[in-house]
Amino acid sequence: MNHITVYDIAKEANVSVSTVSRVLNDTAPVKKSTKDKIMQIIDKYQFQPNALARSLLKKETGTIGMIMPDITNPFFPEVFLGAESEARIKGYTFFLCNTSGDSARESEYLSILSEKRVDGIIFMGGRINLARCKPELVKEVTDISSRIPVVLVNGQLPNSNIVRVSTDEAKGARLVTQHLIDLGHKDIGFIGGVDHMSTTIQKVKAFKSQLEDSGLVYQPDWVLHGSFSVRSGEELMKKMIEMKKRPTAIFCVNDFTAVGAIKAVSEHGMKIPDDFSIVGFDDTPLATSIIPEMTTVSQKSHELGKTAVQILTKLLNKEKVKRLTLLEPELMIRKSTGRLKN
Amino acid sequence: MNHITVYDIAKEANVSVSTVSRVLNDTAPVKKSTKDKIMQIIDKYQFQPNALARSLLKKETGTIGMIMPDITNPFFPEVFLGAESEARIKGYTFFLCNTSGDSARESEYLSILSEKRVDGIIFMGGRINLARCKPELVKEVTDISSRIPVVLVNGQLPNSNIVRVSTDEAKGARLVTQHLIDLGHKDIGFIGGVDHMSTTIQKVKAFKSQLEDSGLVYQPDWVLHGSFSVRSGEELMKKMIEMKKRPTAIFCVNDFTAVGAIKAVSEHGMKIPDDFSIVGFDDTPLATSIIPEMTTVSQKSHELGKTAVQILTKLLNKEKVKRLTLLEPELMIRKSTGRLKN
DNA sequence: GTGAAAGCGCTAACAC
DNA sequence: GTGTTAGCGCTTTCAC
Repeated sequence: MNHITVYDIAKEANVSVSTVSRVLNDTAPVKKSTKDKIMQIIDKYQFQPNALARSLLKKETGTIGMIMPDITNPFFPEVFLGAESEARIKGYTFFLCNTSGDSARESEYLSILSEKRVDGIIFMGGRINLARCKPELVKEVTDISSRIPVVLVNGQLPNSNIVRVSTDEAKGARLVTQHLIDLGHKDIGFIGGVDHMSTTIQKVKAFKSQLEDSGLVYQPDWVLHGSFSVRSGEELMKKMIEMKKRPTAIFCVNDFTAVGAIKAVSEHGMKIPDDFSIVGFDDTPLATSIIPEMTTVSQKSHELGKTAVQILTKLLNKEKVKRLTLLEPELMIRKSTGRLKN
Repeated sequence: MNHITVYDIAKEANVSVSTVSRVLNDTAPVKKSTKDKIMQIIDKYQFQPNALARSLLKKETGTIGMIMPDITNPFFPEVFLGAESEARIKGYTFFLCNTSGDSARESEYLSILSEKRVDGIIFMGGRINLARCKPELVKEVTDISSRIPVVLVNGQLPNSNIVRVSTDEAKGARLVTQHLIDLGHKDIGFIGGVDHMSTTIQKVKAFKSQLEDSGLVYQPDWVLHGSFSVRSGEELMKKMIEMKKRPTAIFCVNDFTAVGAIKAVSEHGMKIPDDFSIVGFDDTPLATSIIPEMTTVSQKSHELGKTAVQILTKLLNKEKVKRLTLLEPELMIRKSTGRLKN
């Protein structure tokens, strides 16, 4: 039941532990014959060196902590996948911390990750998307980032110079808005999200400015907030449908809410894109799973994760990195948007 | 940049490290005044004890390794969520290992988890769902399970007595089949999955026996395998539609393939459930996100994860546990199935 | 090419 | 109540 150690191996091979360590790490030449003997004993006992002991000494653990708000939202698993593909070849393993966006839980995990001496932290969601984040919460992260490299994904912390990687969400929002305008829509609404979160605010702001740049009016009544869930999209869309004067196209904060919106439209016996054009955001697998396939904005989720890890490893090698790496979003035009019918 | 240690704290407080350790762990009474002084210094430096050193000594790390085949399939994040909710209160953090069902990657992660001395391993997918798993691959897991508690979720390993927790997939498949029969369907097909994986085989087997128990014929031509993806469901369903004599109801291996099937039907301009009844499996959030909302089988994903952790902690406490814990599946009847029209 | 010994940061006897 | 000390299992000088 108990693990064996380098001492056990050394003893059986009649060598010292340092020699065992040398063959384990190939850190100095060892005579072929002794090396073979040691190898064979290692093999015999399926010896696995204790990574804790090694890490204690080397001050690196080969682990990365990833903090995410909602593993249930397909966007985040996609980011994870991208991150993992890059991290695995570099020898890192992930602690996955799901926070539900709850800052208490974030704090808890931050502290655990720090105690476990992860080599780096990738932070998504929660406090880094708050329009105004409490100074204590900011300080918590900046404190930790003075000891452990932290990369913020799609978010930021005021008055901090923590490294960030983001997709240009404002750009994505402009792409969406212009696409709808190009299709002839003049009455465009926005649904979903939370009005104190940056992911929502940024989009609405870009949406408004793009509208006004085209000489269209931004209609605050047509901007409905709730949350990021399918249910919320469904409810908000119902409200939209029941308005006496209503928009002909809807920009949804994410794919989840867009799915909800599409459901609502269909439940009202109307057709997409004939009666409404609907656009999502994130290009999760969901977007191509439904009918009609959804026009949405790719956030390059995979690349986002991959880039975060690349930046993290640069940080670990004390290389210079940009304060902010911005990825280009891409509009994926599919079947949920169409030319305005008169 | 460098972490401080108990020695630094002890020095500044003019006490010994043991006293610091005592207040840290509340493991023996310490005079109020010294305790306060130490606490204050800990606070001042935001001291975080090094979990590696502690774990090295205590032989427990407070970590669990979770191996899953596809984080992108919503079923697995749901299991994770259930597991995490239970593990978090017990003080465990997760290493998340995504394998793509690739056994080489499983081996790699198994070895990493072992080196990192996780307290337990939850294993899903890959080799534990193979109809015939190579003996080396089995041995790898049984070897590890002699040192670290392992729980298999929805799978098994031949000739091993590793603890398992599963939903009764055969029962779920019978529920589905009977539901379709009750609706008057006599011509029922099955799509998706892989014919050398237990999750598929079990379902088909139960499907067949339930059919025959009702005096209906099992039509091998109407059992089409491929994979577990939306795309696969779509392609297989197309084939099904193009058959000259085709079934009126389809049992899909999981929600993903069911979504694909629904897409295919709709692309052919047909209606669900009027032209086809479609049933999924897993009851992922996807099932209620699409139109029509999908009839499917709940695998109690959340409970599955939670139970796995409960069993793991029992194992860690040397408590007795059942070799196999079976959860009852539940048929979720929604809008994608309907009475057969003549 | 190999061994002895120190030390990573912590906890837990064992003294006092 | 508190200090001293011996490890946990590994890597890494520094000798030889």
